[in-house]
Amino acid sequence: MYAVIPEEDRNDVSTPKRNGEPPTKGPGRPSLVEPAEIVSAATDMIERDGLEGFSMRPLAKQLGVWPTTIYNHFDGKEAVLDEVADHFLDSIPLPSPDALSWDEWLEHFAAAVYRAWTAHPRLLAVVMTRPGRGDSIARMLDVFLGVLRTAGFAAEEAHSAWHTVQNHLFGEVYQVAQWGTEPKTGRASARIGDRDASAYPTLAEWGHVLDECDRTEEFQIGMRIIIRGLSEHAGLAAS
Amino acid sequence: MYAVIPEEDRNDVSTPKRNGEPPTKGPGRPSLVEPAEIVSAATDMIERDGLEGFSMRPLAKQLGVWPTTIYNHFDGKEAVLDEVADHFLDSIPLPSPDALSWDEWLEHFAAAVYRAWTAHPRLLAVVMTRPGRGDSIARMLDVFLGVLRTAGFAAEEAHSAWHTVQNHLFGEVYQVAQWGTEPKTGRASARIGDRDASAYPTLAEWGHVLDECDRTEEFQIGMRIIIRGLSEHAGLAAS
DNA sequence: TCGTTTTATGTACGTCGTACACTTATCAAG
DNA sequence: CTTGATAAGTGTACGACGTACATAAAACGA
Repeated sequence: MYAVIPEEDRNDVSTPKRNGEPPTKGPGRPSLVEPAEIVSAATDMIERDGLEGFSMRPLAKQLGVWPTTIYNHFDGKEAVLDEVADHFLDSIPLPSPDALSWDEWLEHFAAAVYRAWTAHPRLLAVVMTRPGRGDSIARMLDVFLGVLRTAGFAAEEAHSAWHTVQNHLFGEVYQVAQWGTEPKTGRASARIGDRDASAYPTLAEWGHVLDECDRTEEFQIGMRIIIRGLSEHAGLAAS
Repeated sequence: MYAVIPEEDRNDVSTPKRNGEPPTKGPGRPSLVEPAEIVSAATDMIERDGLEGFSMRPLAKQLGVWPTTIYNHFDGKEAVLDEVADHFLDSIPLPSPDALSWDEWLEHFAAAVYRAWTAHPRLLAVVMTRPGRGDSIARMLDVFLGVLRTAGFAAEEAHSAWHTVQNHLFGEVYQVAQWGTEPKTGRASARIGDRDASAYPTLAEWGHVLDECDRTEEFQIGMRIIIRGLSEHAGLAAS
């Protein structure tokens, strides 16, 4: 790949990157760009061109800096994207647990996250291409478990609930990130209902329902199905 | 990007690529590589090195051909990956609908897909990065709807069931594709339970359950929760 | 004023996908 | 046996990409 530096010559890294932390006051040349500016510009570019079309050189040009300058603030492209994802996740408001039954809160919670995520499918692609960025998810998880706990769920039951709801969210939202909210407009498959009736008998009969559905509505129906199942699973009535 | 050819000079493409179809007999120089060989070699390389590390030059070298030779058989890298994904999806065996109640079949179906997908997380990454490859998914969908139809589901109910099950599958499997089956070994977050108790009170108390869970088991529990919800939703008893 | 420290500049390397011009091998018709 | 059409392979080349690395510049404390 690149020139390999022998282990013994690799003296301890002089200036560890701060990866998104604002620059500390002290000696040294002042920054032309703050890390926050970089993240903000990157976010804008991704929202405009998508994750595929995002690269360091245009980002630097946008900021009026040389490409390698960014490497003084971040460990590389992935580190920038990490920060973009974190900022996005942290910006999502969660419903307050007060004055809501557990099942109502669950429905509001899922709807809130779904809305925020599907409103920014290109940012979502960033989130989904990097493994659970600790604190951003932890924040949601903590509130989630708290609500179910006070409702009387056992630890294992609440845990299963999280898994199921999380999967429902990720699964739905993944498809939105891939195909957009328009029903079935991927480059590969046109309409699902338009299939050979001999090869796919049931599809030919019922496929049109899939082609015409409203994703958001379907997501909510799915959530209610899950909530009903959870209610049975935990032996707790839903309101 | 590349030199733009004016519309009027772009005469109709002489030899449209067949993108995976075996070469037809006729005039012309014989192929050194069959499309199937290319797909197979690509699959092997991706299973070994992951989607990130896959590129055309090593693939060509593996086949003993020049990189651009592959472009005689496929429209480009993406077309090769499309075929890899299709081959993988088509190889998954689905449980027979006979002699199983709808809820049993649903559980077997989900388990079969889950098992096949999580057994090849790197191939899964290929599947998940390209929009619904028509026929491969259609095959599953047709069987799925057929089972629920004969069980007495209405079209809309069966449709909601597909959405919910599909999301559960995609959601779970997406995380496996990202993080592997080991619990929470992403490069970012270590253990979920090891959090500041003041910032995340419920997490500190219950987080260890998440860290120690068995994903496969959790997936099954989630499926049973969904099936229970579906049973209520459709007004049909589960066995 | 002089080091020290942090950042910015500029160059350069290796890799990628693939367009394009060419050569080469096969078949069918004359 | 030619001869042309056709389909495949070869080799070069281009413009991106991420980023290592050497150097220069700007701020601070002593």
